Amino acid sequence: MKKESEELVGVKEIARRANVSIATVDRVLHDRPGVSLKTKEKIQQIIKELNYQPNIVARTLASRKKLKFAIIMPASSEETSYWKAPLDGVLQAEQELRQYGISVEKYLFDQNNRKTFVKQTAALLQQKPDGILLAPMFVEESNQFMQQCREQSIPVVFINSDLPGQSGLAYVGPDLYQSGYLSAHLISYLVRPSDSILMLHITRELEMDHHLLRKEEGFRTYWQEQGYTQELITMHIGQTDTETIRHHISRQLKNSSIRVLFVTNSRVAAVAKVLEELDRTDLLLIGYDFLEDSIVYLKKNVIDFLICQKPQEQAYLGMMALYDKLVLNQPVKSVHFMPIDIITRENYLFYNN
Amino acid sequence: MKKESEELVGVKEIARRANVSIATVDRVLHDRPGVSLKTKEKIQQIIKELNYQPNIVARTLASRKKLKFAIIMPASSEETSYWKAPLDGVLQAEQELRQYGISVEKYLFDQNNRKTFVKQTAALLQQKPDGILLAPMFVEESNQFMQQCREQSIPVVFINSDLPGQSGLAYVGPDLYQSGYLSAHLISYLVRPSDSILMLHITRELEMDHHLLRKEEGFRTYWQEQGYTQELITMHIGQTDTETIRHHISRQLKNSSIRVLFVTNSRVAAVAKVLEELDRTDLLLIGYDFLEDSIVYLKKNVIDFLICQKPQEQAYLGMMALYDKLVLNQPVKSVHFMPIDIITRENYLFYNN
DNA sequence: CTTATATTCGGGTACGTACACGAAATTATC
DNA sequence: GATAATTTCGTGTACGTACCCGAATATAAG
Repeated sequence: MKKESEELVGVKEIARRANVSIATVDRVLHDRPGVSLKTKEKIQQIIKELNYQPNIVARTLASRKKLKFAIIMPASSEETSYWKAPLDGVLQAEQELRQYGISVEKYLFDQNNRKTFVKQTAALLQQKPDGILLAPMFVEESNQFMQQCREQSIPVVFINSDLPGQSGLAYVGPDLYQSGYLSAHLISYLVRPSDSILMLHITRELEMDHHLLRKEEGFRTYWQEQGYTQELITMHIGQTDTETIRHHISRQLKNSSIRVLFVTNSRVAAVAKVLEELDRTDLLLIGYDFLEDSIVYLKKNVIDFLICQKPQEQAYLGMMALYDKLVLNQPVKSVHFMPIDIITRENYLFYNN
Repeated sequence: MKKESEELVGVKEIARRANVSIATVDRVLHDRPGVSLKTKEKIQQIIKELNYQPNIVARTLASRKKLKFAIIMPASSEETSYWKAPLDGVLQAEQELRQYGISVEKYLFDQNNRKTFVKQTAALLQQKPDGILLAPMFVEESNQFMQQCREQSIPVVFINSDLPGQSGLAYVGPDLYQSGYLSAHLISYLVRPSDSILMLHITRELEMDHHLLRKEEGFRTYWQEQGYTQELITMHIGQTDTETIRHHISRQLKNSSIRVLFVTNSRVAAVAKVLEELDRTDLLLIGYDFLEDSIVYLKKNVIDFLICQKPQEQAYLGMMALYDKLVLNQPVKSVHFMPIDIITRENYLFYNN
């Protein structure tokens, strides 16, 4: 039962009704000093009555402040091109935000080298950005970085994975636990009682990425809840080259009951390659992320399912969250879980990463 | 290798360089008369050199023209609340576009009554809208409507399903064929060689919605391509009440080899209800759309998968396509297929319709 | 060459908000 | 009660573009 006749009113109308100038109204709107309590309350009253909505277009045009955003995330690498998508999201946001006087500085680091992260954060902070988009890969270092951001009261948005115990402005990314849980459900349709499942964490980071573990946790929980009895073999491969992967996998596959391989990140492409070489494409393979390499194997039926969570959109939405907060002064959802998408040979063409 | 130093230039700078006033530049920009060929070419040259991008914010603020959009789609009904989502998308777009001086008129019809459609289109055209969003349920009537729109040169965007042989400004919706194809793929994982599959079209429209048939086509194509031999039973139920559905289904289920039910639209909720009553929740049930009713059965494991294609976003994007075309003068993708989402008990919480 | 008519252009204001600057009103100080 | 200090407020300009109106220039008609 909203009022339909909400004609768009502006500060001028408010000023007229309050018998003051628009400048005074403006001061009240922005909570700036120089207004007596009495007139302030009167104006606030009128603003509420009229349900005044500032004209964002005019506001943007008149506002001179130029904001600076900074992003820090891993660089796309040989090992995985996953991070190309988030960067694209950032670029898209940059494109749109330019008109609004916002510039974006990009800091990329090597996700296999914590030092590069520390170095880049230092460089970043020197620029004194007004808002930061962060992919917190290294827990310890990120915590320290967050500490500094808090001191300088710069809002930070996380993407891709959360930082346990830290509260930034917002988190935009997957619910990792549920993601693993879903995988288990999917796989439950594919296995027979006598089959075994091989779960693979393939990453160079010694302190295995916490988000891989969260996925495993979700997976195992589902499996237990359902009371399934199939064997569940977990394995961590600390090298990402094909050689090492082949070595480990072929050894495991001597266990002939293994029928499903579940790779907890984008390295599924490497596993697919190995399976093809071993001529074991009969096995079911499930993994993460929409990468070109993986799509090739998806088409060839080597990979059966890819689970994906719109990495580009994560970054884009993260940037927009900063914009909403810093420019529009709007409240921002502190957690924005991305949908859990299941990609197959049939629908990948229509997936926008 | 783009130029980084693209400082934002405006008409003022162009005017200065061309030794003319900004009014003249404006005339060239909008291709208005009153400029000699010589100066026109000079200005166009400079515009190109500077890679001038008009400031959309300022343009919007200064532009007085008020556009009127109109939408026409089925009303959300007792039978299915599917159309609530697209309407929400429209409302969201309306909310955002208000600031830009765009109003939205809504015309809803009864999807079981073609006459209401005709009536509403007539009312719509009297308002002489500048752009139209159309869900073309009735092929014949929609074609006639399109004819009138063409005569009045009003751009039309389709959502939800395309209109064969008609070319509007754009189509935003699912690739129905692929959608059926994917379902078949999904189901292929779930059936044993001796199982049968029951495909159900449940709709009151006599000339069965063409998009249901497109889905069936995709499904059958996959099944043939793969050389599967399972029995595929297709059935059209012309009444949507539980009673009728139960009657037909229980009769079919005497065929004890049926193990999978595939419902080609949102009436899957009704089927789920029937299966529960019949105590046949052991059967696998797959259907369409993210409706509350269906989610209930998804949670209860009666429905196993829902295929969904972001109906809200379809409408939202459709509206924005009109905006891009009519306000920003930007080219619009003529076909925008939505991703094909697979919803399960595990990921439905994170699905935004 | 003068006057009339078309053509080509520039000045100026408006869109709704932000903010600098200074004026007016109020309060404090002696 | 006069002056200073402080508080409170209004005027005016700017943001970049759209477009009205009238002025200047060019072309046509006599």
